[in-house]
Amino acid sequence: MPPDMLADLGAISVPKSSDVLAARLQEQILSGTYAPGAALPTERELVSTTGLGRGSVREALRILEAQGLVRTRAGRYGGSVVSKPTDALLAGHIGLFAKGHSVSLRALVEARQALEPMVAGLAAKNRTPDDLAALKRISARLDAAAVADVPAFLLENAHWHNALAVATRNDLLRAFTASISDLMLEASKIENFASPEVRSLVTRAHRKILQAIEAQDADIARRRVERDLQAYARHLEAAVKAAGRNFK
Amino acid sequence: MPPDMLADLGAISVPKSSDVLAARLQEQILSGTYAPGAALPTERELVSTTGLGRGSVREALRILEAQGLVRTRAGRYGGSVVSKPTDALLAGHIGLFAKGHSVSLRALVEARQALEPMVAGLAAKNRTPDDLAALKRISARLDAAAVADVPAFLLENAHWHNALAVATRNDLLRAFTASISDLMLEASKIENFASPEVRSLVTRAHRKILQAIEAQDADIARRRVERDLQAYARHLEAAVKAAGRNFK
DNA sequence: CACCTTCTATGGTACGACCATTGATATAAT
DNA sequence: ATTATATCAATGGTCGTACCATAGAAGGTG
Repeated sequence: MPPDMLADLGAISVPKSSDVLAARLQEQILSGTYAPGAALPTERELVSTTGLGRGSVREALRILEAQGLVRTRAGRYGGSVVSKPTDALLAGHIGLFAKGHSVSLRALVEARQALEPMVAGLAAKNRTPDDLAALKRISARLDAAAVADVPAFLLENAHWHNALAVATRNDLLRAFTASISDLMLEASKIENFASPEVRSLVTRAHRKILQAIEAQDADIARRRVERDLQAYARHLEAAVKAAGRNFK
Repeated sequence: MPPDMLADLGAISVPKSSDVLAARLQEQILSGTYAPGAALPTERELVSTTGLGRGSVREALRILEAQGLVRTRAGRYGGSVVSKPTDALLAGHIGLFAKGHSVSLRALVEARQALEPMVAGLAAKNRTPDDLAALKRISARLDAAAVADVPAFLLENAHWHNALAVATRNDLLRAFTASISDLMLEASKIENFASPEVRSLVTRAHRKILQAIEAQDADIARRRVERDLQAYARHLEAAVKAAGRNFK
């Protein structure tokens, strides 16, 4: 072997063919070559156009599927169709991140405290009559469950926060809110906060906020949420510490 | 075929074996059966223990890889190792969501307005000396680039926001902030806001905020960020509209 | 017209073979 | 003894083939 004739090369990485194909397809999807709803080439077509094996092609499609960029159906006239990542998928990824990093209940509450005042303000500003009706419907169920049905209460509470976020017309805030609702709902099943006291505090707070949303008063909505969340955070911290657990 | 002897069954979905395996492995990872850093069984072991084909096993691993739960290396003593999803991975997923839903610049700014006051407050409260040093270092580079090097300015600006979020010690807020920084950086390359006027506004704002962070005054930090972001949003909207583009 | 059967392109899955990678280990050179 | 080099072997990476399962369309049947 000719020895020292080598140029000073850096480390060379050899990417997997499935990653390369996934990246190329992703690029084409994002650039509009394949619009949402459009069908990707069939697996066998991709095999012949790329020269890769079918296994590699399928692995690339699994990656795109995990990213929410395609949905695949079997059967004739099936195939991979371009789609937009759903809120639920993103919430799943955020949930995995949070669990992987052992995100604390405190951190969750902080994130909610950051997001929700703005969410409430935008909801007050941008809500439609339908948004308002949905919020009222959920509030009714929330109130009904507050007395005795704690699981239902927690679930409806999550729905309430999500419905508020829907009214913002801000997809990003909506998705972030959904993620936090999921995580807090899950945490609440383990930690058992939501004492009767907290439940009545929450229902009263939601009632007041709903009034501001109905009146489309963004400023009041924002301030109310800010105050209520601070009170909520205090109650929560006390409850968790009383239970001997770590609020961290 | 015997006709009406059938019970009233709902729709039956037949999940893909790769999805089932991915879900099972994910569950085991989250439950701690495989801790971060631990090695998953080899592909061939998974084949023999699950009875699936190697292709299906590999597709499951690609899914887990896309979720950031494993990293796979080739070669002897290689294999799949459990890992925690990185900020960059989550930012990528959030970016795909945002692009897929055509999230507007306005929505991005709203999200930043929601997050950053809380981020600044927490950063003031929780910052370490190292955090402060990092922020000062970035501020210096930001100021230097503000005069003439717009790309560098935009990049350092993103770094600044991220460094602030690091100081919060809140992994979720940090990841959210990183995502928004990415998206705004990308948008700024297309939209060309960041006029000289905006650049000097930003550097001055950051200087004042940095003072509050150094003084560990959460309240002032929060309020300064709130005000500065409102001013920034106004400038941005004006600039974009002046360029004849849609701020939505 | 409504119902049913058939057809067939497509994804789902398995098996086998071989290549590429990579770190440990053994060997050789100094 | 140390360093450099060569070898080894388990593991992921890739391809090819074959066959099954699915699900709409098309056509036939009453």
